[in-house]
Amino acid sequence: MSAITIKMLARELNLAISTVSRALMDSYEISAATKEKVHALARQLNYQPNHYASSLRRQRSKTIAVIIPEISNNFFSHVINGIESVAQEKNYHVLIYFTHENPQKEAEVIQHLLSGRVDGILMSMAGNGSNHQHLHPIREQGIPIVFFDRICADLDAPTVTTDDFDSSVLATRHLMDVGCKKIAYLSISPHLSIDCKRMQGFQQAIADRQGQVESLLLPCGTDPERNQELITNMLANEKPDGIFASVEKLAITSYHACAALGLAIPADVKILSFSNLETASLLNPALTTIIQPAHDMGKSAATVLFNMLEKRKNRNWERNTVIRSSMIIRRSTQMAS
Amino acid sequence: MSAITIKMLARELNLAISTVSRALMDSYEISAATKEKVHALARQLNYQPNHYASSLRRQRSKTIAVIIPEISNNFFSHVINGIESVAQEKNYHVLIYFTHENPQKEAEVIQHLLSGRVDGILMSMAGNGSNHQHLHPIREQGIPIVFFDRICADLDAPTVTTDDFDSSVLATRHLMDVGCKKIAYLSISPHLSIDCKRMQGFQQAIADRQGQVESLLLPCGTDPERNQELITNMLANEKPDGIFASVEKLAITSYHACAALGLAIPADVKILSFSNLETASLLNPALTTIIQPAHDMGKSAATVLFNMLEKRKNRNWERNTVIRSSMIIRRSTQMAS
DNA sequence: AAATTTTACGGAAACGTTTGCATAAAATAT
DNA sequence: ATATTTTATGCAAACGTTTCCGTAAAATTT
Repeated sequence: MSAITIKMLARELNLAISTVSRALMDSYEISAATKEKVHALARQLNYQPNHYASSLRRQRSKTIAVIIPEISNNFFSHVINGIESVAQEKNYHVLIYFTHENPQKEAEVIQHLLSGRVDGILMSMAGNGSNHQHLHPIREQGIPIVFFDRICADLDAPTVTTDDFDSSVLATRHLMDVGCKKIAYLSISPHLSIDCKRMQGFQQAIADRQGQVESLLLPCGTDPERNQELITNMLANEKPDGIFASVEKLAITSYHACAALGLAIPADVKILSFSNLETASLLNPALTTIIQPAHDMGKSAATVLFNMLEKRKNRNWERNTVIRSSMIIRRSTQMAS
Repeated sequence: MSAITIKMLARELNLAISTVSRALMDSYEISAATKEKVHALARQLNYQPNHYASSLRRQRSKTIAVIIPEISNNFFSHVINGIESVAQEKNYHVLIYFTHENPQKEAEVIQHLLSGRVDGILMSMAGNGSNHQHLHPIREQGIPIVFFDRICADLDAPTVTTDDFDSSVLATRHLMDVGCKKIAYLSISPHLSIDCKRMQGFQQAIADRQGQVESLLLPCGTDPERNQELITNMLANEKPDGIFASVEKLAITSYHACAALGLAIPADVKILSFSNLETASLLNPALTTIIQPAHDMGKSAATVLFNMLEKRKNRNWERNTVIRSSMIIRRSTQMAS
């Protein structure tokens, strides 16, 4: 039941292969009558062009790759959604790869994509590992790439991010405003652009009110159980009254840690987090979140990439797009009344 | 900076193209010495085989497609994760498509995949629309396909599901056991296999205790706001004391509806739901869930598909795999004390 | 009416692989 | 020493498109 090809159409209609091909792509040098005949037969036989043949011949595949750390994460799933919506509109296809925060795996994926398999790449860096050597072949081969959220600073490529620093300043100020005197910043990985920016914002805000509040820094990782242990220990020993979770997962873990220790949120400790959790308002207590424009970031990153692919003459597509996050204050940071 | 090809390697080494090709795929008819030379140069020049050429020549692409309704859904993102883990292991690539519950879009995707673009398909049906005509060409062309969760009964293909009926019976009994006398089942779409099964389980459980409890049926849809309206109205008018949400989204909406009406969960109304929400235990109140083995279902579906692709002689791969869900009882269905 | 352009199509060469077939040289068997 | 097999390689044809080039016929211009 092999698929039907252009060659078969040609034979059936007593036309040259090239004629059929041109008719299908609506070339101007084919008569209306012939086009109609070809299209009719193609429809009738349900002809579908072979994507591999076509991609081989033209040197583009109408396919992009999305490389992300993981998918079980509200942020990334919303981003994907945004990406897919514009890819769909442009009639592009999307290959998806997960690095699971593993730079080794990241390198392998990149390596494979160097073959011309995709026309462009959308990427958010893996957290563990500071070596970016494996990214350089991308630029050498000239494959268009756009980074979003977790960017790679040593590669000259367009980026789409949110205003991590500013949002962190605001969030930290909020914590101080509601009375926190000892705030802990939960870091996910020092090699991550977002984590650095957020931490810098945090520290800046603390520094701005010099001496009024104490700050703590807790380096967490990607292992949930280890994180829970770290956070629990910190809560028990250092007794902070405020927690700034750099990512959603750490906020969730903090909730669990508080429950385990019998600490009340927000009475004993106030918590806020960068997060795209849809149920944030339904949590016990509702979680104050800095909500990132995930969907828009995906759309935006994809749009920039497609601009690159379409080789827009005005090469002034935003090199660095920043889309603002917004903070929603909820009960987890409510001041004692 | 065009990519380097087998032809270049051949020229460089004074070998025939075919020899290089065979050396790279480690054919037995190439001498060890030659193989070594070829591999060395390939490594040095960072040769990457052209996937499109190779896919065209052999008639397989080492690529599978995953077609799902949406991704901003904990169930599907976990499934994808499972799928990707086995695809990665098998060195396959994953194309992803979202139908957004739109059968029209679903048909288009299927249509495109008929071209031999992928070796196999993993699919979960879109909710709206009962017409499955667009799926038949898949079988005609003989493209391997496995359905998971939302299956298509009129296509003879392997399926991977969870025990929807049994779980629903259990869940409904639980609601009755904690004292519910008037239980509403929130349906998402009558055209969905899972919804039907779950509803049947619900009705069976009710029927088993004939006359003791009253049952309600609320047909919801995919529009959140409309759903909220429907649920709020039902809560206000019919005053059920138990809600069985067929999918996570409807449980969340129910929480919001209760909040809007000032109804207390579980005192006024008890709620449970099929759900993979990670924060279920942190909700206010913690939500009783029937948690589906999403990751395992993804792995399983992918495994079945790869068995088909590898044309295992013993064609007795499970036609219908069922992986059990488990219910976790939490405060949202706690009996009044 | 002859010269030129336009229109509509066909032939064939690519794109980068894989693979069936052919074949020299080397190794083994007669 | 000759005949046969094995080993290691090369040639060329695919896979299904797209596209460069060529060219009859038709249309237009001179």
